[in-house]
Amino acid sequence: MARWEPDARLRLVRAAVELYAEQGYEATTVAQVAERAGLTKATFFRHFPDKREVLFAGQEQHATLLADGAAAAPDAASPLEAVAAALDHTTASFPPEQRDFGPRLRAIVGSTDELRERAAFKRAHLIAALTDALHRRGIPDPTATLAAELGVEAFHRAYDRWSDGGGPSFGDLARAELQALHAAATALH
Amino acid sequence: MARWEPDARLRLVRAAVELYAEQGYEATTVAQVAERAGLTKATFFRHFPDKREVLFAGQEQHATLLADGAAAAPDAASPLEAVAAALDHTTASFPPEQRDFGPRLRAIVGSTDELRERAAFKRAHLIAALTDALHRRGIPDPTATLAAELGVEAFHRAYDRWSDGGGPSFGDLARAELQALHAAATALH
DNA sequence: CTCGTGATGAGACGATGTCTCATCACCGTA
DNA sequence: TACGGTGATGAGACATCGTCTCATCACGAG
Repeated sequence: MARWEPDARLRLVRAAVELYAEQGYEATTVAQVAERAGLTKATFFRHFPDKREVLFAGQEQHATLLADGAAAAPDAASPLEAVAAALDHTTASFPPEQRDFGPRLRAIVGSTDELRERAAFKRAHLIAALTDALHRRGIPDPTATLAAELGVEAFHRAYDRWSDGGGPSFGDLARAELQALHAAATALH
Repeated sequence: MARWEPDARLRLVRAAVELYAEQGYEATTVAQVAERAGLTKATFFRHFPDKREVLFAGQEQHATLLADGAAAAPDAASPLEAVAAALDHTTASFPPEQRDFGPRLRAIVGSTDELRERAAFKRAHLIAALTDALHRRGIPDPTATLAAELGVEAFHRAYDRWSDGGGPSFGDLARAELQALHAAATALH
């Protein structure tokens, strides 16, 4: 047994999701979240920089996975192929047993501008990380930025569809979304 | 003469830009901004919902202008032509005498995640407004979203170039950026 | 057993943002 | 002129956020 009850961080995330869903994000204080997790306000802020981040911290690794996946693509891969490789590389983060987490989080985040704002920031962070990885492959702007935006758009669309239905795996959905977006992009006029 | 010193809102914006630039955004309190504007903290929050918005409130009309411009495009206009019309419709907001405002704002916003976050939110708002206007034209997804993202990307790139150099007008730059982005998008593979 | 380490608790603190009540200048109307 | 309505502002209390410092306590190494 550990010195203290283990998984303090995970307990805080669970308590936050529960309380934000039960009584609303704004009506919930950090002290309440900490209390439900059996901790105090000070400890909450040791694990998360602010009240919002407790819902988004898990998405940090997505940026790393996308960048690593793009970097690991074959040298001969085109920009879009590198983006596809980046999406593939995140598939392991979406096991079937976590499908119900997405909609719950989406309902909370969508309830307040304060959280939508953080979501937009995280999205921009993903695009920046992927763009940077493509730059390292020698892909110039604006091609790198466009490919990255397409990839992150596909990522989110795939995540939404994966969360909702019980159908294809995340990897299959992401690939399909990227292809659909690419087709629509080349058909733009 | 008005009842009180006029232009309280504008005075607050000016005071905020000055102080945020002089001593940093985080080191500046709302009370300081209000004091420099000859007002009090309470009045600051009557004009702006929070400490950040004083830097971004002026961008609210851009969303309206983009949406109106897209809506006013000819019925026969393609998605990208509607986006071009939307960009054209914002040109009047960028008179030559305001060119120096952009870089100053950019330096402040770029200095803190808190402000970058708001900027990302505003960008998402622009995309959403433009996407919605394209939907009203009967353009389906994902074409509408892609065209809107391209348009907003062109908008920001044009604004950056317009702020920096003393060259072409904003309208010319926006048109050129949109064309360049479209060319890169159709060449994606 | 003792000491170091690291997570946590306790609580003070400044700042943000909200709220209520008072003030005060102007305006319309009698 | 007098009077009441209106709307922007001032004053200040208030809850909460987020930071900081110091104390506590469990464990592991020596």
